[in-house]
Amino acid sequence: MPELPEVETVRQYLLPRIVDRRIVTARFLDHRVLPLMEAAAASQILIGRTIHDITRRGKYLVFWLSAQGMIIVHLRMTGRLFVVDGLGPPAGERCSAWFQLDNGQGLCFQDTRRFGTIYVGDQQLLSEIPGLANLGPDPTSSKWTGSVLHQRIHQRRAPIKSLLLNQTVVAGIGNIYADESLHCAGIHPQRLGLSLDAEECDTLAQCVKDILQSALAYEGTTFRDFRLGYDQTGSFQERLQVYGRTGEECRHCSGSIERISIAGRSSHYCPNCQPS
DNA sequence: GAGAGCCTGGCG
DNA sequence: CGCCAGGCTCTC
Repeated sequence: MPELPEVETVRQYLLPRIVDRRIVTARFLDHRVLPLMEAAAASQILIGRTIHDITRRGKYLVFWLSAQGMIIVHLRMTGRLFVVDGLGPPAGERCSAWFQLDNGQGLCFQDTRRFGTIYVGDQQLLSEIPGLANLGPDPTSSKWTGSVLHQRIHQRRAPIKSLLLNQTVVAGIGNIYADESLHCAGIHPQRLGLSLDAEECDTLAQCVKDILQSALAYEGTTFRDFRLGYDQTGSFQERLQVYGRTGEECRHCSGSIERISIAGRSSHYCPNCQPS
């Protein structure tokens, strides 16, 4: 569900609410959320630690705790994190994990489809989680340029859409912002990586940067049941050019937005603005 | 590369 | 009822 702008919005929501708070207890109510560890062992590590900071790498949230402790969260498709008053999960909210804080509030991890994951340990986690250790450059950083993109895809036969979704190529892009970035750059999603020249890579890298930055400014994209924090929603959905607009008019050329499947993911594009 | 699988829920 | 879903991993 959440891509880089949504995960970053969640980080900015959480930070002032839990920084300097101490974890009193940690409860894992669904064992699937903790793939690498028993709930009791994870709780044991967390009890009594203070949350010093939250950072983000791609779509991962990294909680830095006292005494080298660390929690890493991946929301996958439907994960949510929110802080509420109480000494346990609120009635009516199915929390897969609950972190009781020392101010009478708690942090709930909620996840309808249960794909989300929480890792608990020390700073070794950063290199132990394969998906995290092998992430490509973050498009919000200075390491993301057209020449870096070109160098990473110029020998790849995969469609550019798949390469943008590949987190080892670039971190943080998902299905919505891959489609929006390709439309911005005027590049057909099925173009092979090796077919993009240096100039197209410059354009695409800049589009990725601009789209993500704009989406973050609008606090992400919200539809279906996604919420940032407890009940807040983003508004970038009003600015989507192609995603979810199958059959509608392209805002640039008045052509009709088409939808195809690439590597099992729906892909939306304007055949006129993005010729093959 | 493409497809299945992991899960649950909303929508037509 | 079937289809779809903002992610990722594993197999053919």
